[in-house]
Amino acid sequence: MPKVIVGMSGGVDSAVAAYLLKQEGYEVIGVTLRTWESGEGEESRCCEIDDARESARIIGIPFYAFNCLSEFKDQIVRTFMEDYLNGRTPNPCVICNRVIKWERLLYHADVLQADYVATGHYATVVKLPNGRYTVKKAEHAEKDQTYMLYRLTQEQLKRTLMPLGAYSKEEVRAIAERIGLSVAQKPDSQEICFVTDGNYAEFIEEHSDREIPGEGNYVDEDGNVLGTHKGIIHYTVGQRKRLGIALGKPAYVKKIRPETNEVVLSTAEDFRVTGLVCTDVSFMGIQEPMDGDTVRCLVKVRYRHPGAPACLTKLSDGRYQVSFTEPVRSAAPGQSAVFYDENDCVLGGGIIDEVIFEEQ
RNA sequence: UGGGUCAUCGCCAAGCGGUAAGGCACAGGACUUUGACUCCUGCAUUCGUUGGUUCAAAUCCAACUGGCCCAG
Repeated sequence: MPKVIVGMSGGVDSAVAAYLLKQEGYEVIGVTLRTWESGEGEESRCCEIDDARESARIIGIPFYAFNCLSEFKDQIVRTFMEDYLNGRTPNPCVICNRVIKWERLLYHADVLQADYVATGHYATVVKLPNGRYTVKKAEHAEKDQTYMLYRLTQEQLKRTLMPLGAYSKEEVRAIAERIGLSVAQKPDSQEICFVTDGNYAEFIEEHSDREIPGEGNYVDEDGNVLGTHKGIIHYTVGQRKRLGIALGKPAYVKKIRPETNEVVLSTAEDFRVTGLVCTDVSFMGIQEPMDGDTVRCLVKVRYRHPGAPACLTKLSDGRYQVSFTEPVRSAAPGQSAVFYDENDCVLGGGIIDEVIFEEQ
């Protein structure tokens, strides 16, 4: 009987995933990774060990909780704060999945002599005709989570099961209800798992040992001062709301300049992105292209983006350029661009390093 | 100090005698394993102040207060 370690977050999805695998005949072990210790009186969404343990008990599987507090703080939280202080907009989840979750789950799988690891992500692991493993979008596109998974390695994917790829959220909750899981109606997790009150800027102010840049100038493209901002960590490129400045037209953050503590605003009618330059590109469904090769694909620049047609080209410095057929909105340095083929399979993805705006 | 001009929501701004447009900002909500985007809803019983004319005024008149411009 194949043995599988299921990463249980404490939510309904991973609990149902564990249940489904057990029904399929796997020997299932539930594991929760404790990534962050919340402060007094706070409820941390990432470490809801009690809920996970309770779900495991109901399903009837062994359960273990493991600490990875120091790695998480060092590799995820610290770089998260550094990114904001450097004027970028990090996406900690995509890094965490690869370097914390799968890394640790596979480690524990080895220790426990398990064949696979599994999670409650809405996605499907597939092996392509070219022999490579990738993830395919969930059948119910509104819950698809492949965007968060593009950095997983071939070695990780080869041993990964994602049982929920064909299920809808409603079906998952119905199963949870039927088998009596107490988390059946628990709200979906959202926002950054280690920022429990949703205020990430305050989190950085409390947890970073670096000096937090304070108020500075809003400027336009020509350097004219337009007003005062609250500090660069409060902003992200493409942001429109909560700027606290009235320019008669909607204003967008076009650029963040940490060196001068300036936030550049644009009121262009069409604030559109025509291209990106990505670093840290990793490939999943295809091998890394040869120099000069162009890959046509669909690119998602944010979690809830339907994906836009684009060409992917390797640059001489090792980075990749994404050129959109039609301009897109709201891409920010530090966020991820994920490449898909026409069959909804992830080809790869990278971290956005530069955003190229439409000429005005 | 003369002459002119303007004073409408936090900002900009329609209105020109018939009972306060709109944009921006802001707030709330939806959406969401990141940040954002997007979408929905809300947002001046009141028009610098005080009087007057009128059935009726932000809209006309007068005075006052304040801002701006030109003279000096």
